[in-house]
Amino acid sequence: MNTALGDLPPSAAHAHTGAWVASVLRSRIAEGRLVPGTKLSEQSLSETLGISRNTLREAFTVLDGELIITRIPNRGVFVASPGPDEIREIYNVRRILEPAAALWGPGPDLDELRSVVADARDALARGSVPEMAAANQRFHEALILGTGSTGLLETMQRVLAQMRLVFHAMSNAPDFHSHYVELNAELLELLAAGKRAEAAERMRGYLDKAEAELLAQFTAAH
Amino acid sequence: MNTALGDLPPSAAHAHTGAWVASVLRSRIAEGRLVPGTKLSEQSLSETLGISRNTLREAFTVLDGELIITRIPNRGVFVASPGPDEIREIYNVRRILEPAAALWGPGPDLDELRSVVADARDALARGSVPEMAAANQRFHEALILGTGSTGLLETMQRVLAQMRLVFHAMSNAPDFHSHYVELNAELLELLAAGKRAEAAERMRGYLDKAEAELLAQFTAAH
DNA sequence: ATTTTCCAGATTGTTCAACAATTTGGTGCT
DNA sequence: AGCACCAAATTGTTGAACAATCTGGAAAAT
Repeated sequence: MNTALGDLPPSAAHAHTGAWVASVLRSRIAEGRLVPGTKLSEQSLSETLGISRNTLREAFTVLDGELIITRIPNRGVFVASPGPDEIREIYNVRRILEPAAALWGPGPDLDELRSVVADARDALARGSVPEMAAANQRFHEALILGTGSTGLLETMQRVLAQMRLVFHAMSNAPDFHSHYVELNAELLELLAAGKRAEAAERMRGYLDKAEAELLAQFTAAH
Repeated sequence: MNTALGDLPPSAAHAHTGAWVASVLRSRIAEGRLVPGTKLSEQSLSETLGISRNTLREAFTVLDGELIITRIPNRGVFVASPGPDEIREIYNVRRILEPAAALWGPGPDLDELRSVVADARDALARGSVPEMAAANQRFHEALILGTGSTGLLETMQRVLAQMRLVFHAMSNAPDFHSHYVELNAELLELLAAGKRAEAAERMRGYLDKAEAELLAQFTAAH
């Protein structure tokens, strides 16, 4: 039943087994091997992971805090499956965080951004959607990293993790990522030219459009 | 020994005992009854709270995620005691979040803000520092609430909780809060007049100054 | 007297087994 | 079909046990 977990990394660094288990599950969910809505049974999981139910519970508490799983009392935990409300929340966060980082951040690492854009174009040419998605993630991470706040970076990573869940929930949807390769490139140019206000404003526009597209696609997929 | 906990709220709604315990500890820390640096012994705490060590551990995992406590492996958990680095991080977050909310938020609840400012002035007149602090908190919460994002609100509340810890760690410091009553009032006026860009810019200035003051005060207190 | 080594006690990390509380799904009744 | 009800399964919580690690100080060495 639980073949979705596959091989387990050696439990080598088990400083805090609970944290290690959380990271394993986080990876599996990010990769899409654990699909949104999947029930994570305590008994089954603790057996396949070779840990006790109590330790697994600690991992669940962590992931619950990250909004990656949903805990329903006395019913169990499930891989979170974001709906329209969650999508709106995601973009409410991004519409604040990303333009603010562009406008006021001490300065995003332009070299890193250039490298990411190049990778994204490579991936686009090769038609590799996963690599494009990864590059896209790195672009937005680098942007937020420019604020100098590790806390905001974590918030952004949490949001991006939820985005992955959204995409996994509509895997048959058209390709969004290729669309944004060039948009990111434009933003990079504006930032490199020091036109921060314009970058921020355009970013807000992009985010509005992306949210609308996703919501439309979601309701279309019923 | 553990008299700092005082009377316990009835364990009435113990949907998820772990979450209930986390909320109890959260309150005690916010009130300052548990001072930064205090060690939270598992055995002692589980006895006074009337819960098992395992359940207490779940609560610790939650509070660790909120950065309210610090967990040192095999050493125990302690009430977090923010230092200069944490103060800088706090203001890195606030310098992004609050001006962005002022500039782009769908609109903060002006009536709420007015009411908060009035309360703050009342408290100032009465010389009640705790009430001023509370009003100040509500001001910034209302601002972020204007973004429509519950997630950003939670981030803000986490940051404000850390601010409380900073103040508790320097309880003998001069009164910061009275200083900001009128600054908040000015911001409210700018917002009410629709001068968002100016409000955002001034807010960034205030935050810079507040950070510098806090850091100076902190190093002075050695 | 100072430093180092080492050990016993205490505390945390993890597991296990049991029981209470709650949900689920079906069974049979009306 | 609709409904009350019960049995099985799952989660929530506990207590006890043991391993791993840290602490503080006694004993030994310099």
